[in-house]
Amino acid sequence: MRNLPTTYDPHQIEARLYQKWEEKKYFHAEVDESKKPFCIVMPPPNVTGQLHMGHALDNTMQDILVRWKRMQGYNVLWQPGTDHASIATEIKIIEKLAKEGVDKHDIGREAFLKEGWAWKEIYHNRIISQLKKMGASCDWDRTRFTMDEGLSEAVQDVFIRLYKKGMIYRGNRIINWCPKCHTSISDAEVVYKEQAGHFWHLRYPYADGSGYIEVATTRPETMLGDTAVAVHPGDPRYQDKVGKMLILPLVGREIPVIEDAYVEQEFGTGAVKITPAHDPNDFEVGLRHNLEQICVLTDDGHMNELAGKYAGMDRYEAREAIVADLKEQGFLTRIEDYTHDVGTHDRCGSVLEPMIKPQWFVAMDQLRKPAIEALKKGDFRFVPQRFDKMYLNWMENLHDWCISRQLWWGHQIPAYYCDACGHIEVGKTMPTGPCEKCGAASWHQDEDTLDTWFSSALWPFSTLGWPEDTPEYRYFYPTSVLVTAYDIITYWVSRMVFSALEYTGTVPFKDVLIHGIVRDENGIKMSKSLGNGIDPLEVIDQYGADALRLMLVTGNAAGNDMRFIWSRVEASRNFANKVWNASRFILMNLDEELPETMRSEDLLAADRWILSKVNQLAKEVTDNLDKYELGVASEKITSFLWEEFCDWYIEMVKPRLYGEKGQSRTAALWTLKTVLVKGLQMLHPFMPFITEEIDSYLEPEKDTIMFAAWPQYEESLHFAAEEEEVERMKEAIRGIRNVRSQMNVPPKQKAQVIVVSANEKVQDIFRRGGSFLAPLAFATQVSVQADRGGIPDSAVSIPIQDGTVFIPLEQLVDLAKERERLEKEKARLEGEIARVEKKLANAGFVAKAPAQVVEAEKAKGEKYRSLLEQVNENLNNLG
RNA sequence: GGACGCUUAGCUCAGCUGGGAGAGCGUCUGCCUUACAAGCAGAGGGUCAUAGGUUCGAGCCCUAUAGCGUCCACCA
Repeated sequence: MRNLPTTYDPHQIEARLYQKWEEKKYFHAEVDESKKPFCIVMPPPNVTGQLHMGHALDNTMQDILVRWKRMQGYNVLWQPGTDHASIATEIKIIEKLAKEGVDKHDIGREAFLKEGWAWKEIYHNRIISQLKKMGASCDWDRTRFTMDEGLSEAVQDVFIRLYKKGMIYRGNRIINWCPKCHTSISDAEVVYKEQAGHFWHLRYPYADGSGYIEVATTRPETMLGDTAVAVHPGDPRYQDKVGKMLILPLVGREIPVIEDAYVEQEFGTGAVKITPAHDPNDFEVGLRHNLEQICVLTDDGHMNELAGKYAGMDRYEAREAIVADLKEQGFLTRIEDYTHDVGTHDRCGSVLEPMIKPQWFVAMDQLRKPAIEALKKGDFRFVPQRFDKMYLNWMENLHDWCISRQLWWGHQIPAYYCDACGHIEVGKTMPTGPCEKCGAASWHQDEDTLDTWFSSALWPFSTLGWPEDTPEYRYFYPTSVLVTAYDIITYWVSRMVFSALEYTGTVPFKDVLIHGIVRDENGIKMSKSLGNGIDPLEVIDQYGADALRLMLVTGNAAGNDMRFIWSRVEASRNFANKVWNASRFILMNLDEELPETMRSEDLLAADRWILSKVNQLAKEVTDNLDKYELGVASEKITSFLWEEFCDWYIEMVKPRLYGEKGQSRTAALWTLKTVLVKGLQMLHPFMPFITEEIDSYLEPEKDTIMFAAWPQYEESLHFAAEEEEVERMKEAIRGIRNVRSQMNVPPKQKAQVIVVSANEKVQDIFRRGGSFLAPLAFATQVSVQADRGGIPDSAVSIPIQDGTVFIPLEQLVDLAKERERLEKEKARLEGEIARVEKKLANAGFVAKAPAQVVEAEKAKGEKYRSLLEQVNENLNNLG
């Protein structure tokens, strides 16, 4: 029989096995109507760089689910791919070009896109190779990219479809403008940051010379674009002023005082300057009152020609100059310190400017309703459920979605303008005929591209071939689970839902498993700028992918953030090593042919005990996985293998292995192998490499453990009596070890004899377990008898239920100390008994608690009374 | 301003539909026992944030409070 090397080296194993899996196409899924489908689409990583710890967590969770379902016999497709990430990637490419001294406008759109594809090639491949290193069992043959031909077609299709339904429109509305990136962005991409600023109180004189009205602003430079001052309707302070004209300082333009309910009477002076072109609220007010929209800023955040003497200044420079001038001319009454939230761009951090621009929008009114209903009806669900609120809150408050971006890297909008009259045609290709409005025949395509989320919203079905009615789409869609972090629910999950409902008529997935963010050891979010990120590959290099995977998943609850702690990776690595060595030990002893199956009558109690335990484990772990409790599941598997299997069962069985060949030895070997294989199978989704490697030695006849049938609970493998027996033995052994440790008896000084005195039943148990009781209790010999005959009164006693274990250690033991120990034990037991009796005397408890709880309590009472009896007897014998 | 989450052992965190508080790491004591010192055996350590309530019974359910954190929001 081959055996494992003496040291566990993940490196050479992982690379080799992954290559094998890939070559054998184990991850590849084909439509097969005879099997049940299970499909996960991978949240496509951005091709902006490399994977971080969050991706490692996300993909580990997916891989666990996918491998588990594969073993359960599902036809599993894990659909991988990457996202072009329009603006994020465009920024990267611009940065790269800048290093080469090149501006994107110098090389033009076509050359820039070439750069983009070259970039994509590098990073896409790097990401895929990282995923492979983590052990991800994706169907790489189906790898997609959001700007693939097929996916681009899906994007066009959707755009055209929505446009025709009037749900996509082009409008001149106020949007968030990034003066650095020179593009519009959606509301979702705005990050509000608190900033220390000022509140400038200005007074605007009435045109008739009858004094001033005072307004306050945080952005004084926008006053150049003011077209009104608004007060709350019916505000007594201003009632007689409404309708009067004001002279806008520095500019000299006359603007009216108007009434609008948007103004909060109590806030500030109750009068607000209105700048429709540079504030979203003012924009709305402007529409209501038909105000002029005066844009005073350029696209790069400077003052434009309408800003008079300030034209050409940077917005902040202009702010200072304007404040200085206002002050000098007596229009500035006071300056207050004021911290307020400023909208910044999530990608570049620049302070955004609201601007009025012609942009494309998706009208949300019709889309949002079904998306809200779908969750409420239970067509899909979040795990954990609390994320419902995040989703619903966002959906309910959603504004129309600005989808056009003034970028090059992305899907160019399939809209064409008549060169002559500007008439818009939307379609897959440039119109060839004359314009229906003016008859001219030359066209140009819209320069803008689409928001990156517009295409990722289609990901669950576009990757499966939609809008074509492909077999994959019909079979695998809607997908089973989506696994993602909570910070992406609004950006992505919600948009997939409303998109899927609108285009495919169904939810895109049934369950959304949400996880948290991986933070650093100090609980701080990992980020590039802080330099506190940990590269998953570095961890894999040091400890192996299996250790990383196990660490990421163990002891974590869905939706909660976690910290990355090196000592936890080490602990996982140690576990891997434990499993490795236990397997090595078993293989080392596997020197005989084992039968396929064994009858339980031919097994010993210990064998049946561990078989029963692993059987129970299968039930619990399956149940946990069904509920997406990955952390609980992994904890149960690891503690079973380490504690029950390694620390107890293997130790119990050693005497039988070292003894004569025969049925007992065969039974032990058979049980060792059987239980280990089941354990490895359950561990496989979590630690695919080490389990596959070990299994290839244990079951060389099998190609892989990947498709082994997931262990299932079987009633015939439930051995209640043996479980109880072995637990009694374990308790006795723990008691003996404990006492020896307290008595400072080193294992070297083995007690010659351990005597068990007990009733018939217990004698029987200990006789049968005799082979392992002695070594585990560090004894050389164990005898079992009905009475205390021949046991010196001074022997150390360990009470067990219905009996006592004696260690004759007279020369070693201080009698007074032993008495003290027993008295302490007696007191403890009496306390327990009192507690149980009190509980059982409580009529409410007995009447209302479930019968089994009451029974369990009674059993405990009996046990304690039996133990107390033993203690008392031993105390008496001490004299 | 809303909403949500967290507060459990020295540290980091689990704890399922309410039924005598758990893990890993760290600490202490023994052990190189022929699978594993990345190990083995044992020990110590918690009025489960606070105050009420529901219940026979609360870490878990309800209410309030405090501290920390996150998300959302147009208060100029």
